[in-house]
Amino acid sequence: MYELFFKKFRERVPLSEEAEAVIKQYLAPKKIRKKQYLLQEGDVCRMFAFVEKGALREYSIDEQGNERIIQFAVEGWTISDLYSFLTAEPAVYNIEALEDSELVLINKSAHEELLTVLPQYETYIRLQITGAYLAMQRRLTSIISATTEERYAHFSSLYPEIVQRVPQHMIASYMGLKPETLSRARKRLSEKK
Amino acid sequence: MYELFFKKFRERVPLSEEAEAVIKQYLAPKKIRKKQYLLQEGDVCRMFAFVEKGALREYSIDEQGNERIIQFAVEGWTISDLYSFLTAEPAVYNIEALEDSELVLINKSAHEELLTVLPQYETYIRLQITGAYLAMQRRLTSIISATTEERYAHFSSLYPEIVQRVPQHMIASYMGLKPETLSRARKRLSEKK
DNA sequence: TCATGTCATTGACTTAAGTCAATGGTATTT
DNA sequence: AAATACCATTGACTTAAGTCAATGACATGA
Repeated sequence: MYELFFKKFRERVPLSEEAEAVIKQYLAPKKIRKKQYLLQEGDVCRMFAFVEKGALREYSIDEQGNERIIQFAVEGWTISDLYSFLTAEPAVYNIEALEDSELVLINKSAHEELLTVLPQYETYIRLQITGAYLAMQRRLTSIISATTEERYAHFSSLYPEIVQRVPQHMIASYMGLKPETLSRARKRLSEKK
Repeated sequence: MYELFFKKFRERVPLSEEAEAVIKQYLAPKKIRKKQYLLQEGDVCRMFAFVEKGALREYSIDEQGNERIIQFAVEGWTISDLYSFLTAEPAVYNIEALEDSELVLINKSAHEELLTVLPQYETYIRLQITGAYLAMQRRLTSIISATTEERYAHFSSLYPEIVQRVPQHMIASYMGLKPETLSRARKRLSEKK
């Protein structure tokens, strides 16, 4: 159990058998079925979730009732409403399973204890959030400076598995576009080459 | 010296006199004049910089030669090309002083030593990057879901001192807009109320 | 003081994305 | 197998942002 979680952990921070055993005590497995929610807007986000298997999306609803996807997560990724998790304010995001999924949960008290108990865990978290920051910075840069066609081409070369597994209108939502606009951008791309 | 730096540090992590003295050994002060560069595209970013006084901008140049501002930094903020700093790849960003400024620099070896020597420093860095991540997430959300007028109103209420100190066309660049477009959005805002 | 550079605004026009509606395909359910 | 829901595409039209050019206000420096 937790194979992928520890594989990814060790890629960031070396871990003795003993340290791994300590961490295991704080983890909780969870299975969730397609279309079920791990978090709903208004609830406090009490955990973050590592994806061992499956796919999820995190989204908010804007004033006009449009869904805005802010993140996908597939195998090996972590998903949470970090702001709600850290502040215990009500979540503004929903997290929904797009496929039947297997998760590893770390709740708030486990997180806090691990931070004090195990220096490697703090290092892991620091590197994890740093990676997320850099990925989001790339996303922001591409929104601001690239054309829609370039952005889609870039997205599908970076995350081909997401393009395979997720409906196109959700990718449009992630890109901040209407489904029609993404459809036309794809058409122009396919005509070009 | 370093008053604001330690004030901000202590707001995140408590610090004994001794620990403060340790950190001080790794810091380097630097004064930089308006229009001078702290970092130029193509060079490796060898430090990050805390702003004790003054104002700076970080920007890249896209293929069409447009400047794209990705960050401002005023008193109390930190600025760096984090990717270049961590990987030692050439920087894609330029960092330029918008005013005569006083900085506190932490270079790569100082950073790495502090991480191993002082647990509070790792905690500080973790909290710092977490804050930057959450701020960027808010920025991304507002780009994707708000109108230009709402975004500008939000920006100027969040960062009134930047609106005061920075030319308007740079704020347009930060927002991913042309100066003309921001000018017209401001006009519509002022007519409304 | 005059000249130059920087900057914000405005107008006229173009281009990209959104909106609304219709169509047909595919998967899922009963 | 038929009915239903979900999804991607396309067309016609509207709206928002970009482009290009001109103007006037300052500020800075020779």
